Formats: sequence, structure tokens, C-alpha cells
Amino acid sequence: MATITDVSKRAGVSRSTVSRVVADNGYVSEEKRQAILEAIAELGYRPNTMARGLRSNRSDIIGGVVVNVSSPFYAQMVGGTQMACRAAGKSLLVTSGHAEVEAESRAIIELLDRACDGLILYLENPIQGDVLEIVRKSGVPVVTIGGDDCPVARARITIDNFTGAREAMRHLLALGHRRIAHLSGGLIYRDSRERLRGIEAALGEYGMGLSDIRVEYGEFEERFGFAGIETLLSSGEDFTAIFAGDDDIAAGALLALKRHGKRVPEDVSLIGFDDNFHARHLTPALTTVRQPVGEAGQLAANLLLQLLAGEKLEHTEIIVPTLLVLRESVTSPRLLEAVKERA
Amino acid sequence: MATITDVSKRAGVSRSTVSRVVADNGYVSEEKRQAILEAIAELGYRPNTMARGLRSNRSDIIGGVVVNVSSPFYAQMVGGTQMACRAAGKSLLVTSGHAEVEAESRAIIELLDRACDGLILYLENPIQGDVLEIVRKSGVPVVTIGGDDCPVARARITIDNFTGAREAMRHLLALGHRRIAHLSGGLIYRDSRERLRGIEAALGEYGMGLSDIRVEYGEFEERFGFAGIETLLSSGEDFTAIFAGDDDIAAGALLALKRHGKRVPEDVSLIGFDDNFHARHLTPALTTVRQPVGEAGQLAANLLLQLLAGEKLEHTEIIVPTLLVLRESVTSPRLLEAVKERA
DNA sequence: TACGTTTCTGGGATCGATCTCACACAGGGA
DNA sequence: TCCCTGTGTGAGATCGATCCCAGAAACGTA
Repeated sequence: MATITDVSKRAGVSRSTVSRVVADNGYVSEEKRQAILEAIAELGYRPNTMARGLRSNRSDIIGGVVVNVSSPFYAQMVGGTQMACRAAGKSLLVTSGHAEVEAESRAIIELLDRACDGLILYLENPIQGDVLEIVRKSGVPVVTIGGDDCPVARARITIDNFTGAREAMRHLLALGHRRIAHLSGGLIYRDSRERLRGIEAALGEYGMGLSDIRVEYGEFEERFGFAGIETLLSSGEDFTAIFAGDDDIAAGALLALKRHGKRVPEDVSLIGFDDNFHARHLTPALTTVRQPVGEAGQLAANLLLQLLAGEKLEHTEIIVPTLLVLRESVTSPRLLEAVKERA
Repeated sequence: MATITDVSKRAGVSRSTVSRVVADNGYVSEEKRQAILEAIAELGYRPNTMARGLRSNRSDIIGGVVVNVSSPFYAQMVGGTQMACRAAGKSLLVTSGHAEVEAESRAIIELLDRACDGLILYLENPIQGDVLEIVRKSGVPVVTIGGDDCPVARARITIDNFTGAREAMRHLLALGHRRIAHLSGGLIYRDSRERLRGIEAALGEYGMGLSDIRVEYGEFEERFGFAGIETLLSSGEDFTAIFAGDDDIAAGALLALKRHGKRVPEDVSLIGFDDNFHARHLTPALTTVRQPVGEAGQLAANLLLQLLAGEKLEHTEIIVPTLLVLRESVTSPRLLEAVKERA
């Protein structure tokens, strides 16, 4: 592996001059620059990342810690970030915490040890206090995307769960639904809380409150969707619409509804959240709230790149809008009654 | 940030001794070891990765280059690798090539420049010749997973596309299907070629050949599934079963079949490949061939870890078995005819 | 006592870049 | 002529660890 000294010898200059050419700063005569570039090409010289990092304490690595890379949701987010980083000539070093706070902490510290220039956190749980302190001391700029507030974050990307849920709920209410159940993700997740707030806001517009609908809590998993519907149906109450906390829950709910002979949307309307890969492929195709995950990932990267470029963003927040995607799983109960009466 | 010198001063020893304790090699008296460990804890010392890497030319980073992290398929694979690496105390630095050979090449070089200890390649396209040479010269051990043969790979993980496709085809043939169409991924992909070989093998067992079924080629995308069915139906030929190159293609095919009023599986049976997230959620639930993606990712990591531990695996290949998952999208044409006749 | 061997420790070179500083020279203005 | 600014170049310190080597101390054996 050729070193800077090899290049300097070959080009008949000092290492300093080579360094100036490589870093493209300082004065270098055109003549020597050409000679050096030639030598670099001939030797196939590529600067040693470690040596550079040791001296300058930069690595051109951006670190990312994500709850779980295996999940399509986060994979897409990371993919968006990756693209934006690559375009800016930075590498993205992603580590997955597998939903364990302890592992997430270790991942953060490990990334800092790699002298990463910046950190993007795709986490749901708050960071442990001692780790927070280490991050603060390191001075590395942090951008969070989703999840809870993070005191060391210089900027954050938030997906507008509030408005998304409000729009979805408004949609159901506007169509005439009143007996509605919500299968919510756990309240430990900020996302769930925001969505509930949105739901409450929409209900308020119709003179109703959260107590006027039925809410069940569980994990963001298909299993819970299935179990939640079982619970609701066995309670004997009757619903015209289900608002699932996300599309996985909706998929489980759909399965359970079908199993109980309930047709969607003829008997029950169903609405989800996320617009993940299979929302479109369910039968009926799921009406849901799209989260622009890839774009959010890109925005996070761009914010961090701005911070790295020295821009003074303190406590910046970008709120990414959601989009209500209308498909086949929701209909109006009034319409159905009219059809029934005519028959 | 505390350095090894700070620790040595605090513990009243030389840097060498501290280094011996940290690396846990060489002789150190128990007394000094304790003093050093104490100093490390008090100062919150963590070794500088760059300095260590510069001197020793190791980084404890394993590099991964993947076609596209955003895709759930690869995300799961990478997730598996990630877990195995973490368990072994290595970081996984993943870069996505976004399906461009040029970007993949750059990613590989970049990882080598980061002095990664080993490389895992999740690629579909062969590596460019000059990059191959750089990899070879670097001496970094390489493990590939899927994709084409790679001359510099010391070990490879192959998912058994041949057997998977053969089993799937056998299943259709055993049920009595004879008028079958295959919507294949492009022949540039080794996976497609292997699956075709499997299909041919199964046909052979029934005294048939590839020429006895209809094969259409396209991308591994839903779009192609839809378009492929359109082509088939407009050709006027009649099929009792469709073997889709993967589940995305199957999803598109299903959509097109429904649009043309064909019921699955009553009119046409449909089988996919992958068992991805939405296979189970299609209506009817898709019969398909499961690829154990996460496990394959783990196995790749384990192979690489063995290589790093100095084991002599030269041209090792692990073939990961697939599993035919029976769901609702396939039925027997004979059975259907019998039912029809009785009616 | 003399000697080897094992245990223990520190000095100092080294990895490959960056970066400050000193210095040389050219050209322009006072 | 002198000084100043801008341009161009190289020497050498520096980043923080690793690791070879020399040598001291402890211990056993002939």
C-alpha cells in the first residue's frame, strides 16, 4: 500500500505538498500539482483513513443507531439517510440495538469511539443518563428522528403523527362513524401518545372525547391486532370502524375480523397507519396514513450535514407531514344503511 | 478525552504496561493491573480507535456491501449479520450500492480504506476487475452471500434456489398441473438461473422440459408480475398455474389475475418465492418458497469470524436450505374438475 | 556461586497522515 | 530602496496507540 511518502518521493516534493494537493487547500504550483496527481494515479495511492483520523480527529463517518435494522420501516429510513450521506461523500455506519436500551447505549459509545463526525438516532427509548453525558462531552452533533425528546440533539425530525391521526379520525367521523375502537400502541411510545392526541382533537371537533371511543393498548405487532379484535368482539359491543395503531396491527385485526365473519368494509371499516409494504396488498387494500419514511431519513442526513458544515441550528425541528391514503377498507355506515333499506 | 498516557501517569506506570492490561497480553503484576484498571475506570478511558488502527492495521470493523438496504429482503439479511457480529464484539459497517455497480465498487474500496477486518458482500452483480484486484491485494478475507461467484471470496453462503424451485415445481406437477407459466427474474441474476435449473429438473421427472412451459422474463418487481400476466392472458393460452420468480412478482400477478376475473386458486394456482412480509397477507395467502434470510446473514458473519480467527477455509460453501410453505394460493386442477363435474 | 528461565517493566521507534511555522521569492506601492 | 502582501515549499512536531527490545528482578537448578 503506497503512502504519502512514496508519492512525495516519486513526485520529487515534500509530504506537505502532497497533503496540500490531496486536501485541496493551501498554495501549490500547477506544475507540481500535476506531477503529484500523476504519482498518485501511478501508485494507486489512497490516503490512510486511520492516520488521517488520528491527526485530525475526523473520520467522514456518520454514525446511526437504529432500533432494529431488520424491520422494513427502519430499513427504509436508513436507506434514505444512506443515499443522502453518500451524495455528500460521507459513510454511514449503522448499528442496530435490537430494541434493547443497553445495546443501544453500547452502540452509541462505540460509534463515538470511531470518531464519527455526527450521530443520527432512530430510537424509541430515551438514552441512558451516563451515555447522554458522554455524548455531550464528545461534542458530536446529534440529530434524532422520531422517538422521544433527546436533550443532546441539536436538531430533530418528527413525523407528524398528530395531524396524521387527526386526519384519519376526521375521515371516519366525517363518513358518519361514531362507534369506533382504537387499537393503540403502548403509551411508552411517543408516537402512540401523539396519535392519541390527534384522535382526541378530531373527536373534539365533533363534540366527543376519548372516553366516547373504545381504546385498547398493545404492541405494534400483528398479534396484538388479532387479540385486540378478539377482545372487542367478545365484549359484545358493536363497532362500525377500527383505527389500528399501525398497519401491522391492522393486518392482525383484519385477520380476526374475517375469522369472525365480519366483512371489511361492509360490516366494519378499518384504517391503519404507516402505509408499509403490505398495506396495499391486503384485501381489501388498506386505507392508511402514509409516513414518508425514506424522506425523513434523508432529511435527517441533510440536517446533520448542515450541522457539520458549521451551520448554527440549535433545537431545530422539522416536522414531516403525513398523507391519508384512501383505499378500500373504509366506507360510510350511512351509505351502507341506505343500501340495506333499499334492498 | 483521557489518553493512555493519562492512565499511565495516574496509575504510576508506563504506557506499555497500560497497553498490556488493555490488550490483555504479556506479563503484568496483579498489583499494577488493579491500579491500572482503577485508573481506567476513574478517567473513563476508552482507547482511541484511530491510533490503534493506525499502528496495528486492524479496526474491529466488518464491512458489508449490500445491493439495497431499503429492501426488506436485504434488511433482514443484514440484520442477521449484525446480530452475529455484535455477539462477537465487532461492528458492522454497511453500505448500500443502490443497485449500481459503480457505487458498489466505491463502497468496497471505501471499506477497505477503513481498514475493515473482513468483507461481506450481498451483491447480485459481479465485481469490477480492477476492484477485484484491489481487494485481492489488500488480503482482507471476503465472504459472499448469494449472487455470482466471486474469485476473491474465501467462503460463500448460497441459498438453495435450485432445490427450492424444484420442490415448488414438483408440488405443482404432483397436483396435476401441466399448463404452467413461469414469470422469471432476469437471467443476469444467478438466482433466476438456479431457479430455472430447479424447474427444469422437476419437469424432467415428469418427462417434460422447459419448452413445455411458458416462461416470461422481467425484473423482480410487482410491475413485472402484473405485466407478465397481461401478456400471458392476451396471448390466449390457458394456464392452470403460475410460478412467480419471487413474491413481489406474485403480488403483481395476483392483482392482474383478479382484475381479469380469474380466481386464485380456483381458476389459477399461484406460487411465489421468498416468503417475504406480505406473502402471508395476500388473499389468498401465498404458497411460496421460504428463504431463511436472517439465518443466511448470520451464517455469513460466522464464516467471516472463523476466517478472522485464522481458520483455513478455502473456497468453503454453505448451502442454506429453503422451505416450501403451503398456504392457500395453490390447489389441484383435478380436484377442481371433479367438483365441477359433480355440480 | 554461577547460570538460565520466567516474570515484569519502561524506553523509544513506529504507523501515516496533518498542520504550524519558518523561510524564500516575486511583484507592487510608497 | 524598503516594506508589505501573496504565493510556494519543506522541516519537523504531533495525534495515541502498539510492540520490539533491553534490562531488572525473582526464582530455580546445577
